[in-house]
Amino acid sequence: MKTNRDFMPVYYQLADDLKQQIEAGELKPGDAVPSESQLVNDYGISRVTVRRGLAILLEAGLIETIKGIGNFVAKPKLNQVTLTFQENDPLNENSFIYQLLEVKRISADEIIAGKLGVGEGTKVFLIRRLINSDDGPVGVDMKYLPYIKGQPILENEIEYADFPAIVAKHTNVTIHKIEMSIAAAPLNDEEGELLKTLAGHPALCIHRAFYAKDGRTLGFSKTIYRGEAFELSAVSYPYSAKV
Amino acid sequence: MKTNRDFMPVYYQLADDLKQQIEAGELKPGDAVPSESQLVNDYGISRVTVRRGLAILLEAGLIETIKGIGNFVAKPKLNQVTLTFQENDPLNENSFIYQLLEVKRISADEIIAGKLGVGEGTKVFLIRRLINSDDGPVGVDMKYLPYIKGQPILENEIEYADFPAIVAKHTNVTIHKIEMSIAAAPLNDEEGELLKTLAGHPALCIHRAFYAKDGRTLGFSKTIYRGEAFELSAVSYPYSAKV
DNA sequence: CAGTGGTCTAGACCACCTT
DNA sequence: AGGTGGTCTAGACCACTGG
Repeated sequence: MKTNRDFMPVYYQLADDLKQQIEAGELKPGDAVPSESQLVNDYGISRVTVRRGLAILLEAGLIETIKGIGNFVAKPKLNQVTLTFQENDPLNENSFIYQLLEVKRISADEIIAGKLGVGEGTKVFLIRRLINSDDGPVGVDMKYLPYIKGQPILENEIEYADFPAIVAKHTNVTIHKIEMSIAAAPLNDEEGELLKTLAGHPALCIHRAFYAKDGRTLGFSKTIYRGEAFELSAVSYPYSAKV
Repeated sequence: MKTNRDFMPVYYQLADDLKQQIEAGELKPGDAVPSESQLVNDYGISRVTVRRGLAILLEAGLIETIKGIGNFVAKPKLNQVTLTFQENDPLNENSFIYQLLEVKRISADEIIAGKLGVGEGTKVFLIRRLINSDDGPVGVDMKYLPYIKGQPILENEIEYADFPAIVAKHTNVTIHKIEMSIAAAPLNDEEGELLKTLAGHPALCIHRAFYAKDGRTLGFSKTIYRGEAFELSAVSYPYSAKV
């Protein structure tokens, strides 16, 4: 219609058509999207291809699927953007150097226990690392893991694996859900000292929590960066056909 | 093997297998993943199913595809997480109230011109809004749009549409790419005054830029939140089989 | 029961890359 | 030419939902 649609894959054209209808208001939130078999007939294409097109919309959050019933236009999520974070690449390749400060078993205080969903006083692992750039310390990273007997954490893992991988290996369970929050907060005294900055200095504070399918918390981490030394950046291509 | 794999779809099992091999180091970054036809033979499943499994890994960023050559294990992107932002939407529960401060046509200074990819002095739109919660101002939002003749910005749009929607309507072009950065920075004097806080106070600073397929900048925005008043939160389900 | 989406198959043709 | 991934088809069976 407007873009060179004839050079798009069929499944993409279908996705684009439906997207246009949704954005034009012809299909409103809550409305049923034509059923797969209907689209097969309408477009004269196979069901596999129809499903591929719908998968794009599903992933983009434009529609929602209810098994045995149909696909429906989703309520518009303002500013919903799916992004791929590229934490860690200020200079692309040679990113930060992580310096292990300590790995120890501690008794969970109230906050930690709450976050990990264990009783207060339960033994948990704490891994603390300093994050350095060539110009000095830029951040502090604290990771908490439930202590599991017979599954010690190896320094090797800590050095070379990222947190999701450590969590997965340590608990032998698949990560089902990740929650993340990002906020700006002043550095406290200890953090200021570690980062050679004054307390109160603006810092980027990132929390992450990993959950298993049954809801158990598998681990969580708190990472703090000196404000001027680090930024999260992300890129998204809202309509790249990944499928 | 470890989890109840027999109840998983075949394509998911394949993805999980390969993921395990990658995380165990049996397949290292840069290594070729077995070809699709190889996997068809190895697993005794159809190519469609193989491709579906690979699509999961592709989307998760674990592998990369080169047409005509093969799939390869991607370089580990530390802490790469794909998440769906639930930035606050108006009209939804405990969200913020946006107070329009001004809409005006300004001459782009060097920075603005650079960001928008227009000449210095070019006329651009500036939309400035104050973001309020029940407890007072929490943030300031500035949006810049190239000025296009005959496409005035309606207050209606500004009030009710989100930025991607405004951009899309204003420019009549599809948004192809979104860049976003998140950092912590001190409030400057003007921001401090608007937010009834002292300059230097930690603030969350979010930049977003929207691009068309041809590389033109369609708009960009800068949003600043008082650190203690706002946090970005995100949830992701790494292995939801969206495909 | 009929309709829906979820999974899977066994082919096919194409464009691309290497040898 | 032979291998690779990209697209697409025409079936099939299943689990789920509704009337």
